[in-house]
Amino acid sequence: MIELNQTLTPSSQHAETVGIAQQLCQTLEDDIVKGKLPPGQRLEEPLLAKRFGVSRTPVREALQLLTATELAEKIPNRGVYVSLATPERLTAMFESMAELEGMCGRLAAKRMTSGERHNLEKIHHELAETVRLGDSDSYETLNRSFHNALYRGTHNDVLVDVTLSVRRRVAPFRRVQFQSLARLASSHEEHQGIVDAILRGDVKAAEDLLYGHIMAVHDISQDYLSSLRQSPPEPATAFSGTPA
Amino acid sequence: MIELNQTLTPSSQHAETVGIAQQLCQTLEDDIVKGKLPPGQRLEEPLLAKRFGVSRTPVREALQLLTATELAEKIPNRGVYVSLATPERLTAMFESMAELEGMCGRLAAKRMTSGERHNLEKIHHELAETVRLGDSDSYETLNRSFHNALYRGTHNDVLVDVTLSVRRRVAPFRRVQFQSLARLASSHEEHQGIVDAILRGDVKAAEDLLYGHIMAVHDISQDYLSSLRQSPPEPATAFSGTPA
DNA sequence: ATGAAAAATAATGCATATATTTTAATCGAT
DNA sequence: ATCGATTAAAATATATGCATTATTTTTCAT
Repeated sequence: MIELNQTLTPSSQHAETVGIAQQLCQTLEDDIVKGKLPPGQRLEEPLLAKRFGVSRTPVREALQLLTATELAEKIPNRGVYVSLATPERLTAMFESMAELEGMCGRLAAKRMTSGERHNLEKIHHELAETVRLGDSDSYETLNRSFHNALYRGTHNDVLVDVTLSVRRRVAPFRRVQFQSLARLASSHEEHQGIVDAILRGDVKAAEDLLYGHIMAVHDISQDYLSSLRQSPPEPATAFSGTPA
Repeated sequence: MIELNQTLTPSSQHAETVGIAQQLCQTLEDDIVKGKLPPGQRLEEPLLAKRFGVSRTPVREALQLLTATELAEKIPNRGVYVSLATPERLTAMFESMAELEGMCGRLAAKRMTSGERHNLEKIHHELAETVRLGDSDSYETLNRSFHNALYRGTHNDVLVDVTLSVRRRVAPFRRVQFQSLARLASSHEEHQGIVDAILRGDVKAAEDLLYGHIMAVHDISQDYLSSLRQSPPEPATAFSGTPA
Protein backbone atom coordinates (compact mmCIF):
# COMPACT_ATOMS: atom_id res chain seq x y z
CA MET A 1 0.00 0.00 0.00
CA ILE A 2 1.16 3.52 -0.74
CA GLU A 3 1.42 6.25 1.79
CA LEU A 4 0.01 9.50 0.53
CA ASN A 5 0.07 11.51 3.66
CA GLN A 6 -0.54 15.18 3.00
CA THR A 7 -4.07 16.43 2.97
CA LEU A 8 -3.60 19.71 1.12
CA THR A 9 -3.37 22.41 3.75
CA PRO A 10 -6.85 23.94 3.83
CA SER A 11 -5.40 27.41 4.13
CA SER A 12 -3.43 27.06 0.91
CA GLN A 13 -6.75 26.93 -0.88
CA HIS A 14 -6.47 30.60 -1.75
CA ALA A 15 -2.94 31.08 -0.52
CA GLU A 16 -1.33 31.57 -3.88
CA THR A 17 -4.30 31.58 -6.23
CA VAL A 18 -2.86 28.35 -7.59
CA GLY A 19 -5.09 25.42 -8.49
CA ILE A 20 -5.18 22.23 -6.50
CA ALA A 21 -4.02 20.31 -9.56
CA GLN A 22 -0.65 22.08 -9.42
CA GLN A 23 -0.35 21.46 -5.69
CA LEU A 24 -1.19 17.83 -6.19
CA CYS A 25 1.36 17.49 -8.96
CA GLN A 26 4.01 19.08 -6.76
CA THR A 27 3.12 16.72 -3.93
CA LEU A 28 3.33 13.68 -6.16
CA GLU A 29 6.58 14.94 -7.66
CA ASP A 30 8.08 15.31 -4.21
CA ASP A 31 6.89 11.88 -3.18
CA ILE A 32 8.46 10.34 -6.27
CA VAL A 33 11.75 12.18 -5.88
CA LYS A 34 11.87 11.42 -2.17
CA GLY A 35 11.21 7.79 -2.88
CA LYS A 36 7.84 7.54 -1.17
CA LEU A 37 6.33 6.52 -4.46
CA PRO A 38 8.60 3.82 -5.90
CA PRO A 39 9.24 3.44 -9.64
CA GLY A 40 6.61 1.24 -11.21
CA GLN A 41 3.98 2.31 -8.69
CA ARG A 42 0.58 2.72 -10.24
CA LEU A 43 -1.21 6.01 -9.64
CA GLU A 44 -4.97 5.45 -9.69
CA GLU A 45 -7.29 8.38 -10.14
CA PRO A 46 -10.10 7.26 -7.81
CA LEU A 47 -7.65 6.33 -5.07
CA LEU A 48 -5.86 9.67 -5.17
CA ALA A 49 -9.16 11.51 -5.41
CA LYS A 50 -10.44 9.88 -2.23
CA ARG A 51 -7.13 10.30 -0.49
CA PHE A 52 -7.00 14.05 -1.09
CA GLY A 53 -10.71 14.65 -0.84
CA VAL A 54 -11.08 16.15 -4.30
CA SER A 55 -12.80 15.03 -7.46
CA ARG A 56 -11.15 13.06 -10.22
CA THR A 57 -10.77 16.08 -12.48
CA PRO A 58 -7.90 17.86 -10.70
CA VAL A 59 -6.30 14.49 -10.01
CA ARG A 60 -6.43 13.74 -13.69
CA GLU A 61 -4.90 17.10 -14.46
CA ALA A 62 -2.15 16.59 -11.91
CA LEU A 63 -1.29 13.20 -13.39
CA GLN A 64 -1.05 14.76 -16.81
CA LEU A 65 1.29 17.46 -15.52
CA LEU A 66 3.35 14.76 -13.87
CA THR A 67 3.48 12.78 -17.08
CA ALA A 68 4.79 15.85 -18.88
CA THR A 69 7.81 15.90 -16.56
CA GLU A 70 8.57 12.29 -17.52
CA LEU A 71 8.49 11.32 -13.86
CA ALA A 72 5.44 9.23 -14.68
CA GLU A 73 4.26 7.48 -17.81
CA LYS A 74 0.74 7.28 -19.06
CA ILE A 75 -0.48 4.24 -20.95
CA PRO A 76 -3.75 4.89 -22.80
CA ASN A 77 -6.68 3.23 -21.09
CA ARG A 78 -4.33 1.59 -18.62
CA GLY A 79 -3.43 4.25 -16.15
CA VAL A 80 -0.40 6.21 -14.99
CA TYR A 81 2.71 4.65 -13.50
CA VAL A 82 5.79 6.11 -11.86
CA SER A 83 8.56 5.91 -14.43
CA LEU A 84 10.73 2.85 -14.19
CA ALA A 85 14.24 3.14 -15.56
CA THR A 86 16.17 0.42 -17.30
CA PRO A 87 19.95 0.48 -16.81
CA GLU A 88 20.29 1.76 -20.38
CA ARG A 89 17.85 4.58 -19.75
CA LEU A 90 19.58 5.44 -16.50
CA THR A 91 22.88 5.72 -18.35
CA ALA A 92 21.25 7.87 -21.02
CA MET A 93 19.78 10.17 -18.37
CA PHE A 94 23.06 10.59 -16.54
CA GLU A 95 25.03 11.16 -19.72
CA SER A 96 22.54 13.84 -20.79
CA MET A 97 22.72 15.39 -17.36
CA ALA A 98 26.52 15.34 -17.38
CA GLU A 99 26.65 16.94 -20.82
CA LEU A 100 24.18 19.63 -19.79
CA GLU A 101 25.98 20.36 -16.53
CA GLY A 102 29.26 20.58 -18.39
CA MET A 103 27.70 22.94 -20.90
CA CYS A 104 26.27 25.11 -18.13
CA GLY A 105 29.61 25.14 -16.33
CA ARG A 106 31.46 26.20 -19.45
CA LEU A 107 29.04 29.05 -20.15
CA ALA A 108 28.86 30.05 -16.50
CA ALA A 109 32.65 30.23 -16.24
CA LYS A 110 32.56 32.64 -19.13
CA ARG A 111 29.54 34.75 -18.17
CA MET A 112 28.94 34.86 -14.44
CA THR A 113 29.08 38.27 -12.88
CA SER A 114 31.40 38.81 -9.95
CA GLY A 115 28.34 38.88 -7.71
CA GLU A 116 27.25 35.51 -9.01
CA ARG A 117 30.73 34.09 -8.52
CA HIS A 118 30.82 35.28 -4.94
CA ASN A 119 27.41 33.78 -4.29
CA LEU A 120 28.56 30.45 -5.67
CA GLU A 121 31.58 30.57 -3.40
CA LYS A 122 29.34 31.37 -0.44
CA ILE A 123 27.11 28.37 -1.10
CA HIS A 124 30.20 26.23 -1.45
CA HIS A 125 31.40 27.28 1.99
CA GLU A 126 28.01 26.59 3.53
CA LEU A 127 28.17 23.14 1.95
CA ALA A 128 31.51 22.55 3.68
CA GLU A 129 29.75 23.09 6.99
CA THR A 130 27.05 20.48 6.27
CA VAL A 131 29.77 18.00 5.30
CA ARG A 132 31.56 18.61 8.58
CA LEU A 133 28.29 18.00 10.44
CA GLY A 134 27.40 15.02 8.29
CA ASP A 135 23.98 16.60 7.66
CA SER A 136 23.03 14.89 4.42
CA ASP A 137 19.57 16.47 4.23
CA SER A 138 20.97 19.98 4.39
CA TYR A 139 23.67 18.97 1.94
CA GLU A 140 21.08 17.85 -0.55
CA THR A 141 19.18 21.12 -0.29
CA LEU A 142 22.29 23.29 -0.53
CA ASN A 143 23.68 21.14 -3.31
CA ARG A 144 20.59 21.94 -5.31
CA SER A 145 21.20 25.64 -4.75
CA PHE A 146 24.80 25.21 -5.82
CA HIS A 147 23.90 23.68 -9.14
CA ASN A 148 21.00 26.09 -9.63
CA ALA A 149 23.45 28.95 -9.27
CA LEU A 150 25.59 27.37 -11.95
CA TYR A 151 22.68 26.99 -14.33
CA ARG A 152 21.59 30.57 -13.85
CA GLY A 153 25.17 31.64 -14.42
CA THR A 154 24.72 30.79 -18.09
CA HIS A 155 22.34 33.75 -18.38
CA ASN A 156 20.21 31.58 -20.63
CA ASP A 157 16.70 30.91 -19.29
CA VAL A 158 15.91 28.21 -21.83
CA LEU A 159 19.04 26.27 -20.96
CA VAL A 160 18.14 26.58 -17.29
CA ASP A 161 14.68 25.17 -17.99
CA VAL A 162 16.02 22.27 -20.01
CA THR A 163 18.66 21.40 -17.46
CA LEU A 164 16.21 21.56 -14.57
CA SER A 165 13.77 19.31 -16.40
CA VAL A 166 16.42 16.65 -16.90
CA ARG A 167 17.55 17.01 -13.33
CA ARG A 168 14.03 16.33 -12.12
CA ARG A 169 14.04 13.15 -14.16
CA VAL A 170 17.28 11.86 -12.67
CA ALA A 171 16.55 13.13 -9.18
CA PRO A 172 15.04 9.86 -7.92
CA PHE A 173 18.28 8.13 -8.86
CA ARG A 174 20.67 10.88 -7.75
CA ARG A 175 19.41 10.77 -4.21
CA VAL A 176 20.99 7.45 -3.33
CA GLN A 177 24.47 9.01 -3.33
CA PHE A 178 23.69 11.13 -0.30
CA GLN A 179 23.12 8.06 1.81
CA SER A 180 26.88 7.63 1.91
CA LEU A 181 28.86 10.06 4.04
CA ALA A 182 31.99 9.22 2.08
CA ARG A 183 30.28 10.30 -1.12
CA LEU A 184 29.26 13.55 0.56
CA ALA A 185 32.90 14.35 1.19
CA SER A 186 34.15 13.44 -2.28
CA SER A 187 31.24 15.33 -3.85
CA HIS A 188 32.31 18.40 -1.97
CA GLU A 189 35.93 17.91 -3.01
CA GLU A 190 34.81 17.87 -6.62
CA HIS A 191 32.86 21.07 -6.00
CA GLN A 192 36.07 22.68 -4.83
CA GLY A 193 37.74 22.06 -8.16
CA ILE A 194 34.66 23.28 -9.99
CA VAL A 195 34.47 26.50 -8.00
CA ASP A 196 38.17 27.14 -8.60
CA ALA A 197 37.76 26.63 -12.33
CA ILE A 198 34.75 28.94 -12.47
CA LEU A 199 36.44 31.66 -10.44
CA ARG A 200 39.49 31.72 -12.67
CA GLY A 201 37.31 31.54 -15.79
CA ASP A 202 38.75 28.24 -16.95
CA VAL A 203 35.91 27.17 -19.23
CA LYS A 204 37.43 23.86 -20.28
CA ALA A 205 38.19 22.74 -16.75
CA ALA A 206 34.74 23.76 -15.51
CA GLU A 207 33.12 21.76 -18.28
CA ASP A 208 35.21 18.64 -17.77
CA LEU A 209 35.01 18.66 -14.00
CA LEU A 210 31.24 19.04 -14.01
CA TYR A 211 30.91 16.21 -16.51
CA GLY A 212 32.92 13.98 -14.24
CA HIS A 213 31.06 15.19 -11.17
CA ILE A 214 27.75 13.94 -12.57
CA MET A 215 29.13 10.77 -14.05
CA ALA A 216 30.55 9.82 -10.67
CA VAL A 217 26.99 9.78 -9.38
CA HIS A 218 26.01 7.62 -12.30
CA ASP A 219 28.45 4.93 -11.28
CA ILE A 220 27.09 4.96 -7.76
CA SER A 221 23.48 4.80 -8.90
CA GLN A 222 24.30 2.07 -11.37
CA ASP A 223 25.81 -0.02 -8.61
CA TYR A 224 22.89 0.71 -6.31
CA LEU A 225 20.37 -0.25 -8.96
CA SER A 226 22.10 -3.48 -9.89
CA SER A 227 22.36 -4.40 -6.22
CA LEU A 228 18.62 -3.90 -5.94
CA ARG A 229 17.92 -6.02 -8.95
CA GLN A 230 19.26 -9.14 -7.33
CA SER A 231 16.98 -9.17 -4.30
CA PRO A 232 13.46 -8.41 -5.61
CA PRO A 233 12.09 -10.45 -8.51
CA GLU A 234 10.91 -7.21 -10.10
CA PRO A 235 11.98 -7.14 -13.75
CA ALA A 236 13.96 -4.24 -15.13
CA THR A 237 11.82 -3.61 -18.16
CA ALA A 238 9.06 -1.09 -17.54
CA PHE A 239 5.59 -2.32 -16.63
CA SER A 240 6.18 -5.91 -17.50
CA GLY A 241 5.37 -7.01 -14.00
CA THR A 242 2.01 -6.43 -12.41
CA PRO A 243 2.49 -3.10 -10.66
CA ALA A 244 0.13 -4.04 -7.86
CA MET B 1 -10.14 35.86 -36.58
CA ILE B 2 -8.38 32.54 -36.44
CA GLU B 3 -8.76 29.75 -38.89
CA LEU B 4 -9.00 26.34 -37.30
CA ASN B 5 -9.82 24.23 -40.26
CA GLN B 6 -9.42 20.54 -39.60
CA THR B 7 -12.36 18.57 -38.32
CA LEU B 8 -10.59 15.56 -36.82
CA THR B 9 -10.66 12.77 -39.38
CA PRO B 10 -13.46 10.48 -38.15
CA SER B 11 -11.56 7.40 -39.23
CA SER B 12 -8.63 8.14 -36.98
CA GLN B 13 -11.00 7.79 -34.07
CA HIS B 14 -9.77 4.31 -33.37
CA ALA B 15 -6.94 4.30 -35.88
CA GLU B 16 -4.14 4.36 -33.33
CA THR B 17 -6.02 4.01 -30.05
CA VAL B 18 -5.05 7.61 -29.51
CA GLY B 19 -7.38 10.01 -27.76
CA ILE B 20 -8.81 13.10 -29.37
CA ALA B 21 -6.91 15.28 -26.93
CA GLN B 22 -3.62 14.13 -28.44
CA GLN B 23 -4.92 14.70 -31.95
CA LEU B 24 -6.09 18.15 -30.99
CA CYS B 25 -2.75 18.98 -29.42
CA GLN B 26 -0.95 17.85 -32.57
CA THR B 27 -3.26 19.97 -34.69
CA LEU B 28 -2.72 23.05 -32.56
CA GLU B 29 1.03 22.38 -32.51
CA ASP B 30 1.09 22.21 -36.29
CA ASP B 31 -0.96 25.38 -36.59
CA ILE B 32 1.42 27.21 -34.29
CA VAL B 33 4.53 25.96 -36.06
CA LYS B 34 3.03 26.70 -39.46
CA GLY B 35 2.13 30.17 -38.34
CA LYS B 36 -1.64 29.82 -38.55
CA LEU B 37 -1.85 30.60 -34.87
CA PRO B 38 0.29 33.69 -34.28
CA PRO B 39 2.28 34.26 -31.08
CA GLY B 40 0.16 35.96 -28.47
CA GLN B 41 -3.04 34.41 -29.84
CA ARG B 42 -5.44 33.42 -27.11
CA LEU B 43 -6.73 29.86 -27.19
CA GLU B 44 -10.21 29.77 -25.69
CA GLU B 45 -11.66 26.49 -24.54
CA PRO B 46 -15.30 27.09 -25.51
CA LEU B 47 -14.31 28.35 -28.95
CA LEU B 48 -12.08 25.38 -29.73
CA ALA B 49 -14.68 22.99 -28.33
CA LYS B 50 -17.32 24.33 -30.68
CA ARG B 51 -14.90 24.44 -33.59
CA PHE B 52 -13.94 20.78 -33.25
CA GLY B 53 -17.31 19.54 -32.10
CA VAL B 54 -16.07 18.05 -28.85
CA SER B 55 -16.59 18.90 -25.22
CA ARG B 56 -14.34 21.21 -23.27
CA THR B 57 -12.64 18.36 -21.43
CA PRO B 58 -10.41 17.04 -24.24
CA VAL B 59 -9.79 20.62 -25.36
CA ARG B 60 -8.58 21.44 -21.90
CA GLU B 61 -6.38 18.36 -21.93
CA ALA B 62 -4.94 19.31 -25.30
CA LEU B 63 -4.14 22.81 -24.10
CA GLN B 64 -2.36 21.37 -21.11
CA LEU B 65 -0.29 19.11 -23.35
CA LEU B 66 0.50 22.09 -25.53
CA THR B 67 1.53 24.12 -22.51
CA ALA B 68 3.93 21.35 -21.53
CA THR B 69 5.77 21.81 -24.85
CA GLU B 70 6.23 25.51 -24.03
CA LEU B 71 4.60 26.41 -27.33
CA ALA B 72 1.81 27.93 -25.28
CA GLU B 73 1.65 29.47 -21.85
CA LYS B 74 -1.10 29.05 -19.33
CA ILE B 75 -1.98 31.84 -16.95
CA PRO B 76 -4.08 30.58 -14.03
CA ASN B 77 -7.71 31.57 -14.33
CA ARG B 78 -6.87 33.64 -17.37
CA GLY B 79 -6.52 31.24 -20.23
CA VAL B 80 -3.89 29.86 -22.56
CA TYR B 81 -1.89 31.93 -25.04
CA VAL B 82 0.50 31.02 -27.84
CA SER B 83 3.99 31.77 -26.55
CA LEU B 84 5.37 35.14 -27.50
CA ALA B 85 9.14 35.41 -27.71
CA THR B 86 11.20 38.41 -26.81
CA PRO B 87 14.47 38.92 -28.73
CA GLU B 88 16.35 37.80 -25.61
CA ARG B 89 14.31 34.64 -25.33
CA LEU B 90 14.77 33.96 -29.04
CA THR B 91 18.53 34.23 -28.61
CA ALA B 92 18.38 31.94 -25.58
CA MET B 93 16.39 29.37 -27.54
CA PHE B 94 18.74 29.39 -30.50
CA GLU B 95 21.84 29.24 -28.34
CA SER B 96 20.40 26.25 -26.48
CA MET B 97 19.48 24.64 -29.77
CA ALA B 98 22.95 25.27 -31.20
CA GLU B 99 24.63 23.82 -28.13
CA LEU B 100 22.41 20.76 -28.22
CA GLU B 101 22.91 20.20 -31.94
CA GLY B 102 26.64 20.54 -31.49
CA MET B 103 26.53 18.05 -28.64
CA CYS B 104 24.52 15.61 -30.71
CA GLY B 105 26.86 16.02 -33.65
CA ARG B 106 29.91 15.36 -31.50
CA LEU B 107 28.42 12.20 -30.02
CA ALA B 108 27.02 11.08 -33.36
CA ALA B 109 30.40 11.47 -35.06
CA LYS B 110 31.79 9.16 -32.42
CA ARG B 111 29.02 6.59 -32.20
CA MET B 112 27.06 6.30 -35.42
CA THR B 113 27.11 2.89 -37.00
CA SER B 114 28.19 2.63 -40.61
CA GLY B 115 24.57 2.01 -41.53
CA GLU B 116 23.53 5.21 -39.80
CA ARG B 117 26.30 7.13 -41.54
CA HIS B 118 25.20 5.87 -44.92
CA ASN B 119 21.61 6.79 -44.16
CA LEU B 120 22.67 10.31 -43.24
CA GLU B 121 24.58 10.59 -46.50
CA LYS B 122 21.54 9.35 -48.39
CA ILE B 123 19.29 11.98 -46.86
CA HIS B 124 21.91 14.59 -47.64
CA HIS B 125 21.86 13.62 -51.31
CA GLU B 126 18.08 13.74 -51.41
CA LEU B 127 18.28 17.22 -49.92
CA ALA B 128 20.56 18.26 -52.77
CA GLU B 129 17.81 17.34 -55.17
CA THR B 130 15.20 19.52 -53.42
CA VAL B 131 17.66 22.43 -53.48
CA ARG B 132 18.15 21.98 -57.22
CA LEU B 133 14.36 22.04 -57.66
CA GLY B 134 13.90 24.90 -55.23
CA ASP B 135 11.28 22.84 -53.39
CA SER B 136 11.38 24.49 -49.98
CA ASP B 137 8.54 22.40 -48.54
CA SER B 138 10.30 19.14 -49.32
CA TYR B 139 13.54 20.64 -48.08
CA GLU B 140 11.94 21.44 -44.74
CA THR B 141 10.63 17.89 -44.36
CA LEU B 142 13.88 16.24 -45.37
CA ASN B 143 15.89 18.66 -43.29
CA ARG B 144 13.94 17.46 -40.28
CA SER B 145 14.87 13.89 -41.14
CA PHE B 146 18.50 14.91 -41.53
CA HIS B 147 18.70 16.38 -38.07
CA ASN B 148 16.64 13.58 -36.57
CA ALA B 149 19.16 11.11 -37.94
CA LEU B 150 21.90 13.08 -36.22
CA TYR B 151 20.10 13.09 -32.90
CA ARG B 152 19.47 9.37 -33.04
CA GLY B 153 23.12 8.87 -33.91
CA THR B 154 23.98 9.77 -30.33
CA HIS B 155 22.39 6.48 -29.24
CA ASN B 156 20.96 8.36 -26.29
CA ASP B 157 17.16 8.43 -26.16
CA VAL B 158 16.98 11.05 -23.43
CA LEU B 159 19.19 13.41 -25.36
CA VAL B 160 17.02 12.86 -28.41
CA ASP B 161 13.92 13.75 -26.40
CA VAL B 162 15.47 16.88 -24.95
CA THR B 163 16.76 18.07 -28.29
CA LEU B 164 13.44 17.45 -30.01
CA SER B 165 11.57 19.34 -27.31
CA VAL B 166 13.76 22.39 -27.78
CA ARG B 167 13.48 22.10 -31.54
CA ARG B 168 9.70 22.20 -31.27
CA ARG B 169 10.02 25.41 -29.31
CA VAL B 170 12.19 27.12 -31.89
CA ALA B 171 10.40 25.64 -34.89
CA PRO B 172 8.09 28.64 -35.42
CA PHE B 173 11.16 30.82 -35.76
CA ARG B 174 13.31 28.39 -37.76
CA ARG B 175 10.77 28.23 -40.51
CA VAL B 176 11.36 31.74 -41.80
CA GLN B 177 14.75 30.75 -43.21
CA PHE B 178 13.21 28.45 -45.78
CA GLN B 179 11.42 31.34 -47.40
CA SER B 180 14.72 32.33 -48.95
CA LEU B 181 16.10 30.18 -51.77
CA ALA B 182 19.57 31.54 -51.09
CA ARG B 183 19.39 30.35 -47.52
CA LEU B 184 18.32 26.92 -48.78
CA ALA B 185 21.53 26.64 -50.77
CA SER B 186 23.84 27.84 -48.01
CA SER B 187 22.08 25.58 -45.52
CA HIS B 188 22.82 22.65 -47.76
CA GLU B 189 26.43 23.72 -48.14
CA GLU B 190 26.79 23.71 -44.38
CA HIS B 191 25.26 20.24 -44.32
CA GLN B 192 28.00 19.10 -46.66
CA GLY B 193 30.68 20.08 -44.20
CA ILE B 194 28.76 18.45 -41.37
CA VAL B 195 28.35 15.18 -43.25
CA ASP B 196 32.04 15.14 -44.12
CA ALA B 197 33.00 15.70 -40.49
CA ILE B 198 30.67 12.97 -39.29
CA LEU B 199 31.86 10.48 -41.89
CA ARG B 200 35.50 10.95 -41.00
CA GLY B 201 34.68 10.91 -37.28
CA ASP B 202 35.93 14.42 -36.66
CA VAL B 203 34.03 15.11 -33.44
CA LYS B 204 35.32 18.64 -32.94
CA ALA B 205 34.48 19.76 -36.48
CA ALA B 206 31.04 18.17 -36.33
CA GLU B 207 30.30 19.98 -33.09
CA ASP B 208 31.51 23.37 -34.26
CA LEU B 209 29.89 23.20 -37.68
CA LEU B 210 26.53 22.25 -36.24
CA TYR B 211 26.73 25.06 -33.71
CA GLY B 212 27.36 27.50 -36.51
CA HIS B 213 24.68 25.92 -38.67
CA ILE B 214 22.01 26.70 -36.07
CA MET B 215 23.35 30.09 -35.14
CA ALA B 216 23.20 31.14 -38.78
CA VAL B 217 19.46 30.59 -38.61
CA HIS B 218 19.35 32.67 -35.47
CA ASP B 219 20.75 35.67 -37.25
CA ILE B 220 18.18 35.32 -39.98
CA SER B 221 15.30 34.96 -37.54
CA GLN B 222 16.56 37.87 -35.51
CA ASP B 223 16.59 40.10 -38.57
CA TYR B 224 13.17 38.87 -39.61
CA LEU B 225 11.70 39.50 -36.19
CA SER B 226 13.13 42.99 -35.86
CA SER B 227 11.82 43.84 -39.30
CA LEU B 228 8.40 42.71 -38.14
CA ARG B 229 8.54 44.76 -34.99
CA GLN B 230 8.60 48.01 -36.88
CA SER B 231 5.30 47.61 -38.70
CA PRO B 232 2.77 46.30 -36.17
CA PRO B 233 2.35 48.12 -32.85
CA GLU B 234 2.35 44.76 -31.08
CA PRO B 235 4.68 44.97 -28.09
CA ALA B 236 7.55 42.54 -27.70
CA THR B 237 7.01 41.63 -24.08
CA ALA B 238 4.65 38.72 -23.61
CA PHE B 239 1.01 39.37 -22.89
CA SER B 240 1.45 43.02 -22.07
CA GLY B 241 -1.04 44.03 -24.72
CA THR B 242 -4.62 42.84 -24.76
CA PRO B 243 -4.43 39.64 -26.87
CA ALA B 244 -7.87 40.30 -28.30
C1' DA C 1 -7.91 -30.73 -13.74
C1' DT C 2 -6.68 -27.49 -17.13
C1' DG C 3 -7.59 -24.18 -20.62
C1' DA C 4 -10.52 -21.10 -22.97
C1' DA C 5 -14.37 -18.13 -23.25
C1' DA C 6 -17.72 -15.11 -21.38
C1' DA C 7 -19.47 -12.15 -17.93
C1' DA C 8 -18.76 -9.02 -14.13
C1' DT C 9 -16.04 -5.47 -12.02
C1' DA C 10 -13.30 -1.50 -12.06
C1' DA C 11 -10.84 2.16 -14.19
C1' DT C 12 -10.19 5.38 -17.95
C1' DG C 13 -12.07 8.75 -21.46
C1' DC C 14 -15.47 12.04 -22.61
C1' DA C 15 -19.53 14.97 -21.70
C1' DT C 16 -22.31 17.96 -18.92
C1' DA C 17 -23.38 20.74 -14.91
C1' DT C 18 -22.05 23.85 -11.02
C1' DA C 19 -19.11 27.22 -8.72
C1' DT C 20 -15.52 30.59 -8.49
C1' DT C 21 -12.79 34.02 -10.58
C1' DT C 22 -12.01 37.53 -13.95
C1' DT C 23 -13.24 41.09 -16.97
C1' DA C 24 -16.25 44.48 -18.78
C1' DA C 25 -19.64 47.65 -18.62
C1' DT C 26 -22.70 50.74 -16.55
C1' DC C 27 -24.02 53.81 -13.08
C1' DG C 28 -22.98 57.11 -9.69
C1' DA C 29 -20.10 60.55 -7.42
C1' DT C 30 -16.73 64.05 -7.31
C1' DA D 1 -16.05 64.75 -17.88
C1' DT D 2 -13.33 61.49 -15.48
C1' DC D 3 -12.51 58.24 -12.00
C1' DG D 4 -14.20 54.77 -8.95
C1' DA D 5 -17.35 51.23 -7.48
C1' DT D 6 -20.73 47.86 -8.22
C1' DT D 7 -22.93 44.57 -11.02
C1' DA D 8 -23.41 41.54 -14.92
C1' DA D 9 -21.52 38.45 -18.29
C1' DA D 10 -18.12 35.10 -19.60
C1' DA D 11 -14.39 32.01 -18.98
C1' DT D 12 -11.88 28.96 -16.09
C1' DA D 13 -11.76 25.39 -12.35
C1' DT D 14 -13.99 21.64 -10.21
C1' DA D 15 -17.56 18.05 -9.62
C1' DT D 16 -20.49 14.44 -11.27
C1' DG D 17 -22.43 11.20 -14.51
C1' DC D 18 -22.22 8.11 -18.49
C1' DA D 19 -20.04 5.16 -21.95
C1' DT D 20 -16.16 2.50 -23.42
C1' DT D 21 -12.20 -0.36 -22.56
C1' DA D 22 -9.27 -3.49 -19.75
C1' DT D 23 -8.82 -6.87 -16.44
C1' DT D 24 -10.18 -10.46 -13.59
C1' DT D 25 -12.95 -14.08 -12.16
C1' DT D 26 -15.96 -17.67 -12.94
C1' DT D 27 -17.90 -21.16 -15.57
C1' DC D 28 -18.11 -24.52 -19.06
C1' DA D 29 -16.09 -27.77 -22.07
C1' DT D 30 -12.45 -30.82 -23.20
